[in-house]
Amino acid sequence: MTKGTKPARTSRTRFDPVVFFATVAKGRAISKQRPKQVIFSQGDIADSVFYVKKGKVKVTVISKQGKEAVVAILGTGEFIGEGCLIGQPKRLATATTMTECETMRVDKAQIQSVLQSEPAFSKMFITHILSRNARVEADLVDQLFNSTEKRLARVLLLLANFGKEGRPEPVIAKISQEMLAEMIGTTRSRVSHFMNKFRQMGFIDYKRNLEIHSSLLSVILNEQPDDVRKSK
Amino acid sequence: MTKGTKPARTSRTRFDPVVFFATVAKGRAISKQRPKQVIFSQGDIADSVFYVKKGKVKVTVISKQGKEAVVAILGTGEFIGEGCLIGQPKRLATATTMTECETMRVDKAQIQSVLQSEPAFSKMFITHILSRNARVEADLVDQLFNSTEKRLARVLLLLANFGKEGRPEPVIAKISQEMLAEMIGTTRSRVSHFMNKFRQMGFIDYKRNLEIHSSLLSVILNEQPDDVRKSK
DNA sequence: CGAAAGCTGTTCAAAATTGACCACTTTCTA
DNA sequence: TAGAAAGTGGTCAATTTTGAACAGCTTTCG
Repeated sequence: MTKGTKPARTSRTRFDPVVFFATVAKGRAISKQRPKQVIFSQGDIADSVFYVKKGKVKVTVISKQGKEAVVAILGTGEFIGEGCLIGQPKRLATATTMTECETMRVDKAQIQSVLQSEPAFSKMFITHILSRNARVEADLVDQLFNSTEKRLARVLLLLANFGKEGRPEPVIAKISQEMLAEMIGTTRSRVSHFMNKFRQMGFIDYKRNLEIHSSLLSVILNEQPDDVRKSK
Repeated sequence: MTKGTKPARTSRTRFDPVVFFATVAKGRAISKQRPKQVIFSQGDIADSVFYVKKGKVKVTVISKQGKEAVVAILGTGEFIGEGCLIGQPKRLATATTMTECETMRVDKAQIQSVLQSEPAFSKMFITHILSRNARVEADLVDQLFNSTEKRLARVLLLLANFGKEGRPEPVIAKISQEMLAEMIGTTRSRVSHFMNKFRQMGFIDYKRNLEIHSSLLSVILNEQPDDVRKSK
């Protein structure tokens, strides 16, 4: 991913915020974090945006009743906390690293001025937000129509990188059923139930590692006859 | 860069896309629609963005199983179909007018070039997408942790404009239980059930018109005796 | 006017989901 | 290193939600 040197000409050129911000004097700070560190917490003053240079970060919200929900999982090259740019005074969610991470904090004022003065950055930023938007909308639609079973199959496939460029990574880093439940908005017992079902049907495997087979796709694609195995 | 004339100075200045696009020669078209007209359909080629000059538009998605879900309801001053800007080749949703509307269609290429050349427009556009993002995220969170009853109360309050600047409009335009069900992802029988409950409790009224009282807020705000401090 | 189409209120069995509980494993610590 | 604490996975009864009726009202329109 090391940006070349002479590009930046073509309109399709990747614009690297790190390189760019590195040329700016103030209002930014790069730092490294270990897994499970909190980048910002729900309720904090929202006066900056973070850029994920490397790693995975989860964004969660805690309800008044104390339930937790995973709103998004962001990776390399994505922004977090953009809400502050439309005047949200406080963080509405908590951002926590899931892996080793390298993040860059940029002051709200700083990013605003760059958005103003740098069309290339502005363009990249718009692309990023629109993508994010599309993803959240997809999650919402998923939530509105699909059963818990399909939602679970979907996040598992997404975690395994199905649909992305590179060959899918069939083995997923350790992830608890608890967290899966938070991601799809259900209870852990429901997750346990379907994980078993998937395993019995040979769609996934897990003992030590979690392996996702492409056959899991059938859960999402297939409609009707659930064949034989009736659960419950 | 033929900016207006003297405005555009203050950073908070309202930027009016209609006025702006009016100065541009090609790639735009304004039209008026009556209620229930389709602006674009799921599956159409996505090569333009629409700006709602006036009226309300609903954005819906139809699943493979034929179920319909309302993803968003957009109003005056908002954009629809921005997905095309990140390369979505086809419309993922259907946009339908709910009231008399006036909309402006702008070619993808056109809007892209303006985004490039006009920082003021670009800024306004970013603000719009970020707001949209925040709203969809709020919907997702709502869906992830609230019960059907609370979700229904929430959309009713939103429809009544609670939370917006002006005094809320307690009377809501006719809206069927069917559509409410699609908005919160449940069945009509459930909506009917809760609407009755709300009515019996005096939170809403409806015979001819639907009136929302502020007391409905209690459905969302009240928890049980929350003396129970949940600790983690 | 009268038929047809749309809504809404209700009911009910079937299906999905929750919440609490038990068992087992890993991690921490006295 | 034993024991406690925390994290995980599986099970089940109780509860909630769905989906598919059906009947009573309005609205629409020929």
